[in-house]
Amino acid sequence: MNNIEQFFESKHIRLTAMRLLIYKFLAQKDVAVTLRDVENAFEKADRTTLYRTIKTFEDKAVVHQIDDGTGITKYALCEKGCNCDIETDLHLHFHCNNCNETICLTDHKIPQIKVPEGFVSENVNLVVKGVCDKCSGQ
Amino acid sequence: MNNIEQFFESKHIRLTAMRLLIYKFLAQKDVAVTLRDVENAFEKADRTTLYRTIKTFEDKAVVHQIDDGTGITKYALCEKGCNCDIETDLHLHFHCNNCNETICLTDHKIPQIKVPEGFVSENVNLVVKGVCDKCSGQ
DNA sequence: CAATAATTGCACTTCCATTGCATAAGAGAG
DNA sequence: CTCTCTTATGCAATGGAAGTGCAATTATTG
Ligand SMILES: [Mn+2]
Ligand SMILES: [Mn+2]
Ligand SMILES: [Zn+2]
Ligand SMILES: [Zn+2]
Repeated sequence: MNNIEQFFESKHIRLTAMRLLIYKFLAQKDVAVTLRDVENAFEKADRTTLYRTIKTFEDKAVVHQIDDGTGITKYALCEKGCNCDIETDLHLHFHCNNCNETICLTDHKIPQIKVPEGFVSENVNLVVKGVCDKCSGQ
Repeated sequence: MNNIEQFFESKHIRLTAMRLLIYKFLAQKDVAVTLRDVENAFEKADRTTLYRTIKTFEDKAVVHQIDDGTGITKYALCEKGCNCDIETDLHLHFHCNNCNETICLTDHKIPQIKVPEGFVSENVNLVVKGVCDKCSGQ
């Protein structure tokens, strides 16, 4: 019984071949991926299965969804010990206007945002757009 | 020649009946609207015309687009003297999880966000979700 | 008025997200 | 191990929003 199996068990997710493959795919990526990316990586598998696998991961707080403003939902693995299941992740996301990739800046927490009297802030989505390190570094 | 005509002229937008109606509709709203909202308000007009009118307004920096994470694009009139034409609006947006409405917090500017070495920040989208004043105030 | 340019309406397309249902695979009881 | 029941997977279809091509209408200009 290895690490990943234990991890799945702790998250109450049954281990299947498909899920393992998709998990490993996500784990190896350092940028957020679209469903399309996953499709391209697993052409033999059905779109719906991939979709529902990601949804399962999301429900169980294995991945979190990212809305970077491109109109296409992206996903990334949650940090170990994140609390995505109880609240939105507090880190910010960076979208590169050049390479069109989106990454989690997990150690850049979202600052406290002041809202007017009467408003209650429950969570915050913060996306910074610009040029990423790979693209800016020539 | 009244105010609105002058305003349209200053923005290099030709005045048409449709545009005037839509402008007035937006001006009277205090929340961001979807294309669907506009459609419902002008059932006799064609969807495409409404769509393109909004797009024209957007191009000419009369309205700005808001991505509040619901997946549906919303629009709101720009403040007088905003600089939406040269950069994204710097104010933050609030989305109410209760009434599902989104409003511009025009006098709440987005704070400076620090990004890691090598990253260049060009603009920022900041959406706060929670309960709005109308919904929280009982 | 005629000629030209911009706006509007209709039909159609594309793309992503989501669901219903049938089948296959897996877990558990006996 | 076998039967039963649950869950996962695959296929087909749907829904909704966004965007485009083109023809018809309306506005502008000379
Ligand atoms: Mn993230
Ligand atoms: Mn705004
Ligand atoms: Zn980049
Ligand atoms: Zn509200």
